[in-house]
Amino acid sequence: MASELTKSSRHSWVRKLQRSPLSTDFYSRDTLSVARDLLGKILIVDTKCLTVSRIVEVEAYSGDDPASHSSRGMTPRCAPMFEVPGRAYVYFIYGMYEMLNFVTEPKGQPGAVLIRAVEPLVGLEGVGKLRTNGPGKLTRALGVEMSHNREPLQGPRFWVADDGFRPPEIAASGRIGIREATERQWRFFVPDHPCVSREPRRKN
DNA sequence: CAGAAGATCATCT
DNA sequence: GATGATCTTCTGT
Repeated sequence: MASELTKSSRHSWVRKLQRSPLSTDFYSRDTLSVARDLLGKILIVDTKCLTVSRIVEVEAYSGDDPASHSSRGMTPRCAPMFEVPGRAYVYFIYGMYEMLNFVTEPKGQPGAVLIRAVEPLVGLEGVGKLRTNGPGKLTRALGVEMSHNREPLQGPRFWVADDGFRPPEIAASGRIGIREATERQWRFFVPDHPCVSREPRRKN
């Protein structure tokens, strides 16, 4: 783990991860598989400053999910979901929050995974763990903005890499709210992880 | 062009 | 559990 390393070995650990980001093929698969496999992976973001964190909670948005932006075809906003996999899809919502997603599925087929919570490792010392859970708080902490829409996840600003760590356990939430109609599970997280947000309440 | 909804969050009761 | 902040996107007319 990063906190156990000395400053210089931690630096080379980060550099090594930047040199071997996950390939486009990793993202060019069905969205649920990509979402599940993203848990435990390392996210490096170089915007205002360099941050390194571990992904601990995600949410899958397949093309035919009624809750997905892509469920009613391509629009200017959700166009990135139809484009090259392995890129960022960033959008603005509720007048104040940017959401960070990774584009999935082969080109032409829509899909994305929302990054909901990360565990801070490097460069987020001044930010409490509670500021990196929740998709809106997370982008604030990492400095992700609309201008990062369509940035590749293989650098020079975003990298997602595998450091060999495997979460001991992975859980999927039940069906919630509007998406109860979709008959599938979509949110994945590391159970009992301190950075994972509370499971949302079910409507009704 | 108007109106509504929204992949959220902090705050209040 | 409810509400307000704050604004973009999409839909319907």
